[in-house]
Amino acid sequence: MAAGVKSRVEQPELVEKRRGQIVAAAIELFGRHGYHPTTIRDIATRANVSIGLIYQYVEDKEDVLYLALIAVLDAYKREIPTALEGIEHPLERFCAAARAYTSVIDANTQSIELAYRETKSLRRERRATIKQLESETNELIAACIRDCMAANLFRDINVDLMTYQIVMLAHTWALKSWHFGPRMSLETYLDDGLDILLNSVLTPQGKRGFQRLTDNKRGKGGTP
Amino acid sequence: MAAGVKSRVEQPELVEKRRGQIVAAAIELFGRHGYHPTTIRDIATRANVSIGLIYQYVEDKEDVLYLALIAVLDAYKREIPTALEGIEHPLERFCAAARAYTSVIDANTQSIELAYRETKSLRRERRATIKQLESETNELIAACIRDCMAANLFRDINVDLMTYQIVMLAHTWALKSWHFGPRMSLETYLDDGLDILLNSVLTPQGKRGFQRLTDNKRGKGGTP
DNA sequence: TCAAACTGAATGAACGCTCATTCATATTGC
DNA sequence: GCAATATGAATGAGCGTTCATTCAGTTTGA
Repeated sequence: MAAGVKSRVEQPELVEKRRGQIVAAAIELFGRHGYHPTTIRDIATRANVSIGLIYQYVEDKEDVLYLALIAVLDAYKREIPTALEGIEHPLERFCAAARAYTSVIDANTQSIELAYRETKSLRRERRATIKQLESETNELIAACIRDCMAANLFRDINVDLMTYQIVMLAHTWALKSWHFGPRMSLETYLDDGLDILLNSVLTPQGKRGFQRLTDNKRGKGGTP
Repeated sequence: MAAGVKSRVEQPELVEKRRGQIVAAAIELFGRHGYHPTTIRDIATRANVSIGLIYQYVEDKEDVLYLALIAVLDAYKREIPTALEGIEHPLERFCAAARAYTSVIDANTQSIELAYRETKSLRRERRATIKQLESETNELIAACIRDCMAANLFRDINVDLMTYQIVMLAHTWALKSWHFGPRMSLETYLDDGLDILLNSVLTPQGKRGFQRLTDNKRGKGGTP
């Protein structure tokens, strides 16, 4: 996770704690004002530490951005598998994954905006790591799609493209929140969005399965 | 278009010419390195003018960013109606609009990235103008969708969401070009993307129309 | 047990450098 | 010749980064 960011302080727990403070402050400030306009001073103040302390845990400002972006992407990679635990049916797993992904995005709108704005401010090698992380998260969703295809619930489609449709549906909620925020709830947004995407993809068998899912949800579980 | 950016130079043609030079250089440099790391010096050098000259046509650096973003968005608003000229059938118009929009994006990948990265660097009031412009462009696509619904080619769907699905399909081609670029052509990307989006939205009547469209295209026009 | 010695985390004033911006001067076009 | 344009050296505010110093806590030694 630290991924090659050097610290002058030895104690690992302390490093984790301090970097946690610094990164939390940085995400907040980078997210609100952007990377370049935010000063190390700002971060130090918000994190309740001194300027010098930051440089004990990090080599330069870019390190802070890198740690911030990694923290965000790691959250996604942790949340989705948790949301899928115990769910067996491929279609349910797919929907749960989409829902989990969108929830994390919704809870961290600023972070997603940050990622889109500032990933390019990293040096090439680190940008590659970030893209790698993004791909790994996407793979969690791609796997669900492949399972649905294997179970004949989805027709034969371009998995890569379908994955990104889901990913971008979620990202769009954050990127265009100024548009959708005042117009609809996250619930409606996701339901309508999945409706558009799924209807073209579900096999007849898949449609029956999906029907059952949404019915259960609407009826709050159980057949009367 | 100048939209409240003050110039010390009087002659309108000269202002347009000089600003054209400056903005073209700025789009290139902001797109490659970002707004903050690009210096006025860089822009002046690339535009083959002096530093001081820039300040004859613009009040500050933010003005340059604003003009750059407006130039980009204005291009979209001009291209789409041109692409739709003379096309009557609603489904054809919809596809032409999507195709035109994606083409402009493809030809200006950097500009779209710039818009996503730097719109927040503008002061609130100007950000609002940019959003307004984006909405106006989207409206061109939304109108096509509404026409398709009126002609019973699309089922009754959330127009707003469907519009953004198209818009984001196009944006994604630019935003995730590092992913899709090496994997498929723009043609394939758009065809597969539209396939996923349209299949859930077309009515039976619409499907027949769409079939005819793609057949014509594959057969390079005309029935033998 | 306690104080002397040591350790290394934490501090923030100071440094050097990078720009956005200005303005005195030069050039151009009429 | 004069007003409008163009130039780029000069300015100075603001920033990332450094480092001499402080100080809380730990170890040592008797």
